[in-house]
Amino acid sequence: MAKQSCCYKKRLRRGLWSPEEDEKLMNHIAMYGHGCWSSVPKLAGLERCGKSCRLRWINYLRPDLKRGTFSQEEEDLIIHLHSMIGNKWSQIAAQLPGRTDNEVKNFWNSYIKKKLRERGIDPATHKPLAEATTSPTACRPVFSDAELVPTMTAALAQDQVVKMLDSLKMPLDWPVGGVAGNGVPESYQGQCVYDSGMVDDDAVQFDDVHGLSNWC
DNA sequence: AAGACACACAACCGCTCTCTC
DNA sequence: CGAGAGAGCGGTTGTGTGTCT
Repeated sequence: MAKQSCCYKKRLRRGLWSPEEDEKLMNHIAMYGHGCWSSVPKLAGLERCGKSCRLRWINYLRPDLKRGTFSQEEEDLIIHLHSMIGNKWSQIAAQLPGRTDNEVKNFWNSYIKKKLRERGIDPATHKPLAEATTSPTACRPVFSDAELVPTMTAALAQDQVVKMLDSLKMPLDWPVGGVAGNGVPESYQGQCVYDSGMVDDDAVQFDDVHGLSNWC
């Protein structure tokens, strides 16, 4: 039997939020801040779990949310960051002011994935589809938490990362272990950006496709 | 006009991480 | 140091709406 959620156990409301609920949550946070999320629903007079309130606030009610369609620049940045760090939606969203991880994730799954496939690029690997399907080691983001395949020169990886970080207002969260003087985490020193397929020529090809020449 | 289908987005679920005791 | 609670994250599902037949 499937494990039931906290909302189910506590017989709390689920599903779409009503305007009244939104108002209660907004008023409460405007007056007191969210503090401990688990106590928010009780204090705000909502029959929701704290988790649900947090999600609603972060993804929909926050006043600094941009909303609306993604610009070409945002789209390019998402694609580029995804090629570097993979499905780290919260970190990607952190580079896009006013956007949430959920929004970025949905945009990726519903739009960018399809667009890349139409262009013959595997959205998981950012490589040509034919190559991605024939190479079992091809499906790797640059900085996956698990393992990295060092087949490209470290110099290119460092150069790209340093340029990216220079371009971004907010630095990415590097893994535990510290960052060396060149801006690359110590644990990634000498690692590559892509495996054997993504060398200079391919990088140019990728940029041409996505209009990202300014990044590399 | 109505049913089928596709798409976009909101919300939930389950897991991991972090902090506190 | 281990247990428990809370917060955060990524994957998945559900729902509303637009489009096509």
